[in-house]
Amino acid sequence: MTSIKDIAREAGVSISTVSYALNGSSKVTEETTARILKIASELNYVPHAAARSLKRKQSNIIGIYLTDFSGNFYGELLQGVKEFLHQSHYDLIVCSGLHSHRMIPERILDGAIILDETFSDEQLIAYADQGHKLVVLDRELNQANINQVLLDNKAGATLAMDFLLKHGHRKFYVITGPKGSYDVKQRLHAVKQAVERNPQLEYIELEGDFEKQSGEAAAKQIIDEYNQPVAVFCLNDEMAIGLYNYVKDYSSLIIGQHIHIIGFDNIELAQYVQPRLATIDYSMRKWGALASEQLLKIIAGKPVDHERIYVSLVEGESVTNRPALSL
Amino acid sequence: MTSIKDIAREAGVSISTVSYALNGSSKVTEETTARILKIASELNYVPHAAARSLKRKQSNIIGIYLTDFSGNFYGELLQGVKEFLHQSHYDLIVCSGLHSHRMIPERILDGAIILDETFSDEQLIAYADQGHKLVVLDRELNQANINQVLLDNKAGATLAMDFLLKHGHRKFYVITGPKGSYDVKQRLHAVKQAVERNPQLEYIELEGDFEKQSGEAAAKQIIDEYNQPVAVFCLNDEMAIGLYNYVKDYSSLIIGQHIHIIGFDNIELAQYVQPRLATIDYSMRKWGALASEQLLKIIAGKPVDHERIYVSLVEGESVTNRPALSL
DNA sequence: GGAGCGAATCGAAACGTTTCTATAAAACTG
DNA sequence: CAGTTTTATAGAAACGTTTCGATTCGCTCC
Repeated sequence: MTSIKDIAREAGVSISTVSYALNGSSKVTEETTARILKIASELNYVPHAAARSLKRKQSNIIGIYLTDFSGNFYGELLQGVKEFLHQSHYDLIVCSGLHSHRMIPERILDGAIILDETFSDEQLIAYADQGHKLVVLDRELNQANINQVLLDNKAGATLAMDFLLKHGHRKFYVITGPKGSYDVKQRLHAVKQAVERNPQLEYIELEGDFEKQSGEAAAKQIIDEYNQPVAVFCLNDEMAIGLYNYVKDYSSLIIGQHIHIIGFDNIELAQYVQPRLATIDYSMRKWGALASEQLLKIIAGKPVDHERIYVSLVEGESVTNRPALSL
Repeated sequence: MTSIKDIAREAGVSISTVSYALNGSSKVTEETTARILKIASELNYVPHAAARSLKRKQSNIIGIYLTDFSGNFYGELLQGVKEFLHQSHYDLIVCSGLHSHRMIPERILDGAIILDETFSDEQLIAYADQGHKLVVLDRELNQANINQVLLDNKAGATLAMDFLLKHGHRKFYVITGPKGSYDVKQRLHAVKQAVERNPQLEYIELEGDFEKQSGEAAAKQIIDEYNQPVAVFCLNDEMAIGLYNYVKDYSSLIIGQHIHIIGFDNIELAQYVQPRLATIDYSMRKWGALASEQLLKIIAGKPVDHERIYVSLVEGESVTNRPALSL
């Protein structure tokens, strides 16, 4: 592996001269620079990242942490981040798994975007206190040195509730997500507020975990208890799909007729299932872009505001008017 | 940021002693070790990755390169890699983008898994020659120091052709993928062989790029030319979905009746579209696990064989018997 | 009780860069 | 042309580790 030293020897100059030349400093003559560059390329020289970041105290790498890679959920988000970062001199890497948390304190990353419940709030605050640059997407920390780009979960859940109401639904289930999740809390909160505003509303909470399979489990219970048309608000689309699967495979109930379903996230699949899943949409791409923009600002030491991503309703035939008379 | 030096000062020992203690060397007394460990944790010490890998000449990070993050294609693969690597002391990061190629020669990674057409064969061979550890998933390099885990593309395409044949289809389209792609070449080759074996077969090649949108473009042409039931072999599912969308939205032709479609990959969506897409399945998870296993072996300097991933047919109602009489 | 030994610890070099300061030569001054 | 400034290059320290080869110390042994 060739180093700056080899180039220096070959060119008959000192290593400092080589370093200056490689970094395009005007201190070195054009000829010398040219000669050094030529030799460097002949020797296939590539700087050693570790050595460089040891000295420079930065790596030019930023990381994004996701709970897991599966699901079709993250593609757009990553695309947004990647596109934004492309204009900068930062490289993006995607990290997942408890193990890889280490890259933050070990200073492999110049900054990180966190959408990963496996970090605890305390952990993140501690990292930030030690000077690591973070943007969080899945929690509200209100910590001076951490930035956050949040989804307008409340608005989304409210849209969903209004949509159910508008179609005459009064009795409904909510399939929740991971207990600790900020998004879940926010969405649930909005549901409760809607119920307070409309006392004729009545709902049952079923515990889910944002995975398809927990939608299936909920479906089982809903079918067991079924005696009249009901609505279901799934706190994410993935579980709604699970619900679809189970209802279709193990019951004669019809979605959009006996069971009315609305989800959250507008994942790609939502438009392919039959009937089209009603859901809440937001631009994941924009979310990613905004998050990376914030992160770069933080790294550069600029002041930033907390941002919020707006949401909208996507109508779907999975929710229709409830027949005036039930049973 | 606290370093080994701070600990040494605090503990009143030399930095070498601290280093030994932190690395659990038996050279240091248990008491001293305990004292040092305590101080280290009080000071929130975390080793500086760059310094360490500079000295150790390894980073304990392995990377996987993907052409892009979008699409639902990679989730399972990544899961497989992640699961396998979890037992090791290596961390996984996902990289994408021309820019991030640099991490290989810059020695940020101890090894890489490549499923990314944006690398050229020459580039990869050059890297391998310089001693970087690589496993490639999307090409056949037959280079002593690069390993590969390949899909049995030919078997897959042959299965698909047989399936069409069995249902009486004689005239069909093939929607191809990116020109340079190894997978595409292999799949196309198998198609040609099938045609040679069955001279009554006849096909038209349409160029695609593995993206949904190119399936739509192909659909347009197929519909324009339509005069009797045809079959279409899409070289991946993503394009098949595009084909579905266009046919449903802009024609009155029925999939599985006028247009018979088979794909490749068995992505999650394939089971949700109506009618279910016939396709070729293989275990992405296993692919990922095998690739990482190979990579770790290479890194450890052990000999490895090239492996192959087997495929199977998934029947779907997107292909049915061709009516005996056409038009 | 000094030689020899093993155990615990230390000092220093090294990894590959960057960058500050020093030095020598060249280019200006008046 | 002696004195000063500028320019090109060299030397060396530093970044935070690891690790090799000392050094010190308390023992045992004859």
